[in-house]
Parts: sequence; structure tokens; C-alpha cells
Amino acid sequence: MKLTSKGRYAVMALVDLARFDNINPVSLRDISLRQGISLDYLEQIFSKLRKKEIVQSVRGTQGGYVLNRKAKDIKLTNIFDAVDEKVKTVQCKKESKKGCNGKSTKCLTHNLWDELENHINNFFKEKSLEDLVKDNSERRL
Amino acid sequence: MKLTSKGRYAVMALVDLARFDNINPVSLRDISLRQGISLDYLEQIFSKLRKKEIVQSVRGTQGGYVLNRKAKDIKLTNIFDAVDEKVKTVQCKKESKKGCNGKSTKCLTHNLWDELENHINNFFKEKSLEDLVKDNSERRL
DNA sequence: TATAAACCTGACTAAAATAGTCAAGTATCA
DNA sequence: TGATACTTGACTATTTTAGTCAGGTTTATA
Ligand code: FES
Ligand code: FES
Repeated sequence: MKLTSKGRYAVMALVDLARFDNINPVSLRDISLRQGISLDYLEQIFSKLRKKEIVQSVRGTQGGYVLNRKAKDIKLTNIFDAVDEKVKTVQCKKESKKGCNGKSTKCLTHNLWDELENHINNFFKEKSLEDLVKDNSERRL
Repeated sequence: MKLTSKGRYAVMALVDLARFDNINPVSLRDISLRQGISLDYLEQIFSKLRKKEIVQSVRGTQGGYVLNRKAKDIKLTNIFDAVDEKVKTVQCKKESKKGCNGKSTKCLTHNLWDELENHINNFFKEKSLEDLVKDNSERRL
């Protein structure tokens, strides 16, 4: 089980953005330089974040991105959802009554993986961008 | 983030094994048929489980595998560890003081991913094979 | 009004990981 | 002595990841 770079970068970039997002939009170029993430890759990521209304874009010179809601109202779940970083513990379709290997019933461990998925998702539902920014400035003291 | 088939199969197979493991060893062929997992793949998996002393093998006709410890003493952690299904939320080396993209310090989100990793691993540390077998027979009532 | 900064879009690709298969054994029971 | 079942190691197709690349459009400001 591993977290992909896309998901990790999305959160990293948003924490960076949230810290500098006062009045002026923050450019991807700045984030790219500060966080060491490829600019082209960031553009892919922010395109998705924008479509899911997590950030707003400001075009033109001096443009950049701004948070579209308050940091405390942006949960990790929202971010991961936006960039398609989803937790997947099973192969079988959840809706379907069929099991993993085309079997007619759910397998012996299906319930376990469901629990696991919930366990992980709960973590993502609780953490907000605000928490992360705070965590970070506290550590700095 | 997703769980690989190898990890899922390992647990599936062991739950199956634990249920039938009374006096006689259980053959991979039986597990393969019951669970719909390729025999060759199961062999790879059990080879690892044996090396980590989670199961014992009995060669020859009527041979198969037997649990090497009590079901309640086999945790998910042990199983995943044996088959190299590890939780990895970061790229950076944990021991090193360096950050993800070759930076000299840990990044803004490093601490978060550490928390996440622990959160997930805690789940694995708690669940034992016995729990899974019980869960399953209860559901059957 | 020209120019540069910054967003925007879609296609492309190298490398890694996954999910197996395949082949050729060895051990043991009946 | 045959059948069953474990043992080992190499091999491979497919998918996913982690980007790159090329070519735009928009807008502030000098
Ligand atoms: S995991 Fe859903 S049926 Fe096996
Ligand atoms: S995750 Fe460890 S430094 Fe970024």
C-alpha cells in the first residue's frame, strides 16, 4: 500500500499555498521552487483542484491560485478526491453482489477490507488544511 | 493508495487455512480451488510465509501447510510483513535527515504522512487471524 | 500596445510495479 | 513406483506512475 506522489504533492502544494495565501494569489512557479515539484506536474494537479473548486485561478501576470474555501473547510478527503487518489482495498465491485474472483458471493476477507478502507478514510475526513498549517507553524516555534 | 493482490491473497489464503487446519495439513490446491487464486501464485506467497515461520510445510502426498503458531498470535502485521506488503506514505528515507526531493530538511507534510502510516499500521497490529475467522463464522449464523 | 508572466490543455513516454505464468525440479505417502 | 504436493527461480504481459513536452490563452504593466 503506498501513497502516490500525485496525492502527496497535492497536499504539499496546498499547504504551501495556504501559508502564503493572504491577499495575492500564489503562482505555481513559486510553489514549484519552494517545494521542488515540477511545474508541469503541478499544473496537472491544480487543474484538477480547480475543477473540484478547491482553488480558484487568477490568470495573467501576477496571477496564480487562491483557496476557494477556508482552510478549515478543506479536508484531506476533498483533496484526494479531487486528484483521484483513492483508497482501494478490494478488486470486487462494491455495489455488485459478486466476489473478487468472479465468485458468486463476497469472499472471506471482504468485510475486513471494508473496515480497513473506512479506517483510512476516517483519517482523511478529520484532517483539514488548517490543521496542517497549524501543525507546521507550531513545530517552528 | 491501494492494497495489492498479493497482500489480499495472503490473508485470504490464511483465513481459509486457519478454518480447515485441525489435524491435517491443508494443500494449496484446495485453497486455490476454494478461493479462486492461481496455484502458482499461492506457491510464491506461501514460500514467503514459510520463511517467516507463519506456516509450516508438510511434503509428500496428503501434505500441505499448517499454521506455525496459534491463530490469535498471528497478526495482520506479521502476514503483510512476510509477503512484503508494506505501507509506504513517503519517498524520503526515514532515517536520513533529508527531505523528499533531495531537500536538506523534511518537507511541510512529512509529519502528516508519518501519522498516516502509524494510523494504518495500528489497524494491522490489532487484527489477528483468529479475529478474522471468528468474524466469519459469526456472520454465517 | 507589446511583452512577459502565468494559467490551460492534451498528448506522449520511460520506468517501475504488479500479477501473474512457466518450467523443472524434490520429497513422501500409499 | 506413481501420484500428490511442496520448492525454486526465471520470465513476461499489463498496468500504473510520474512525469515531460508542445502549444496554446489571458491579463497586468511598462
Ligand atoms: S474482497 Fe470483496 S469479495 Fe473478496
Ligand atoms: S515526506 Fe519526508 S520530507 Fe517530504
